Amino acid sequence: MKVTINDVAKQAGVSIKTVSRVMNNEPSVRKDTFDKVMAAINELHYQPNAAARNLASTRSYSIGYIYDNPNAYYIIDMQKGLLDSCKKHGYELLIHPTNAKSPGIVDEVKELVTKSRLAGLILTPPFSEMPHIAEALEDMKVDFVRIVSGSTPSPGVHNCVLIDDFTAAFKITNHLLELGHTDIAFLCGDEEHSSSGERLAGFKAALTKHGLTVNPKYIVPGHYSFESGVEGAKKLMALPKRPSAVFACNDEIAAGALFSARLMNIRIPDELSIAGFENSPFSRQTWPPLTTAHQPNSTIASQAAELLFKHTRPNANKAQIQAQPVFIPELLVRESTSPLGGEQRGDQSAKP
Amino acid sequence: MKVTINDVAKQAGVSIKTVSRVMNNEPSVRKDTFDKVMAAINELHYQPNAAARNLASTRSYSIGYIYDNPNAYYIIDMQKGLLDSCKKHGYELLIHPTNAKSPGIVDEVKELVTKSRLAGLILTPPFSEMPHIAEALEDMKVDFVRIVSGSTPSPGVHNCVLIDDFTAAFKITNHLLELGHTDIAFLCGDEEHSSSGERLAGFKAALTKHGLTVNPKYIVPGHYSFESGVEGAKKLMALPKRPSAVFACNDEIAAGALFSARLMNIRIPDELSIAGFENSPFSRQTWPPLTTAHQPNSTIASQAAELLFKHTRPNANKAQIQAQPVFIPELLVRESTSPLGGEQRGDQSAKP
DNA sequence: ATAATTTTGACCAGCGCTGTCATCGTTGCT
DNA sequence: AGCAACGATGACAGCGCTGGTCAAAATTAT
Repeated sequence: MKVTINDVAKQAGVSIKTVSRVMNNEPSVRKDTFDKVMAAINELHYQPNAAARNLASTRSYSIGYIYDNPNAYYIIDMQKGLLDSCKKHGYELLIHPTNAKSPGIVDEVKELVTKSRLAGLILTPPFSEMPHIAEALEDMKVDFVRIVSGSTPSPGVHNCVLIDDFTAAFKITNHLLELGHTDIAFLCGDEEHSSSGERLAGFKAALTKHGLTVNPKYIVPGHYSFESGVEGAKKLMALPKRPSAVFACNDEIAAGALFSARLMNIRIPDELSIAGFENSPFSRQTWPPLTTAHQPNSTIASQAAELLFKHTRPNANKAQIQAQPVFIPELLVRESTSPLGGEQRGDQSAKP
Repeated sequence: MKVTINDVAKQAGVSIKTVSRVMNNEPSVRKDTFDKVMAAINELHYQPNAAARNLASTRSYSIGYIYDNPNAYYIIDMQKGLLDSCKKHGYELLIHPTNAKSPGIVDEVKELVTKSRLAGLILTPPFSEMPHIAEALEDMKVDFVRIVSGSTPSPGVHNCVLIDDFTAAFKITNHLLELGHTDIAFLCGDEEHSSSGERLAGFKAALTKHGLTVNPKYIVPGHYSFESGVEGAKKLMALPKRPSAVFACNDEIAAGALFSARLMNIRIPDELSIAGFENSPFSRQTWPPLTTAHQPNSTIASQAAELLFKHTRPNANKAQIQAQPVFIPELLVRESTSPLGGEQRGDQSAKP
């Protein structure tokens, strides 16, 4: 039942030390020795004792995930992806919910790292966009991977997973344009989240490319919440010239806008098309279901973890790791958007 | 920065072993020695090293939380509560998302326990209601605490935290009755969740106590989802005699019902009162906000963890631990319910 | 063939804590 | 007072592994 490093050593006909070398990815182990040991490990289903490793080594075998996000669905998805990668590599995941706006947040993170002796950290917004956190972590020489909004890998910065909100927003806007809409409004998310800015930029770029000018009245500041969507839509519908389509910065805002429109007796999508962003379960629970952009959070998370493990691996050549995976959320057309003209024609719907 | 058991021993003027005894709640430590050690522990903010403990002891210091719940908010809240208790007692939390309906679920749980050497497990619905899981765990002599729906502690069964859905549902129904409603409908959740049954029972009991008979047409089977609420409300509103109030088994269903009613141009709460259950963020994002019952998930979770720790504590007298904490979700009146008669009078609203 | 180099193993200490058992101090009793 | 009996405390080994050092063995280069 319990297989120790000793058993593996015997099975492979090598010393304990050599098995340890293999486990820790140390250099100077010959190929065939390595294979022998690996075979023994697999045969016996050896799993190193994390406690012993943590205790003996200066290094640790757990990574942390700090979050402060009102969007529970997002967190759960992230966790799932992180957990998958951790399991695969024999790491543990330490989750740490906290308040990003607390004044002592940097110290809190530092304490978490030292106390739990973390090998690394996964940072999602808003933490991934807080320079002082990154600095503190770099000072402590702790590896971390940030998941951030961005389209082009920045040279020199290697510990990132990028989500190309720009392109995705461009695509959604394009979808709206193709349906014939020209008066399209944009409901912003929180200013301090770069994702909101990126999405807005993608939106503007699409309009410009279509030869349209951006109407500033159609750009409504707000934040990532249902209420903000309700308010935003209210403002838009009070305008002398109403837009025929609304692109909301995320599904919650879109749901709020949808609700608001309903209250004003505006038929969706006949009189107003609405698109969201994220493909949260939310977007399927509205009626009609929201056209949105699918963001594969679990996959993104596990990629981020993989990247982190490459760093934390003892003999990794850190300078070499340059890959910055880029994810482009995918357009998902559902019933909340339809061609301009009021009547529903054609079938642009997709089953959820 | 790093405080070891040694530092505490020195500070308290006792041996390492004695500190260990205090930490492990062993008997045969004199009161004043105990206090001295505790003082030192607090002064130095000593936190035992989980890895070392795991390694040295036959016991382990991590507990598991298995979940399979579509309700992300619920999980996040539970996690928060569990994490709090774990931190307090120096335990680690291992989270394990899985599929409750998978055929190999029992083996999966068993493997999780042995591989991660869990000290105990926290079970929430649906796992807490699966007899074969409880049996397997008992066979393995692993402690676990179940969070289940129920009003009265059952003698003999001690490892439970109860949520008194019955009483809470009774209260909600009562609130509706006090508003003058007599034609009240009930939208059920999933049959296999005992919470749904308990809530229905509470609903019926309240009606009966008020001298009303239960109209079977007003009891609509369904499941815990927005869609189910939409459908349920549709059915109810198609009835020759419409109910004047609807009690939905959870907030999602209620939100669905609300949405559905809106589409049929039924004014809420003037023409129809709607109440939910759970006080999920959901319930505040509808308009009007939902009257509901607040279920303090974080608190429930941390209580469950506390109970578990009492068990896993080495010198606990397991037979003695009989407490079955009972939580009664609290009525939270918001704008989705109003007195029968259509006009809003009085102010029964509460700020969220 | 010999030297230079790489790979491997033997050995030890030690991570921070717990389990065992011996020792010490206290109480109760005759 | 004196001795047993017991409760409280401490000394010590060891959990499974890593990290270091050094020497032996195996390989490669010359």
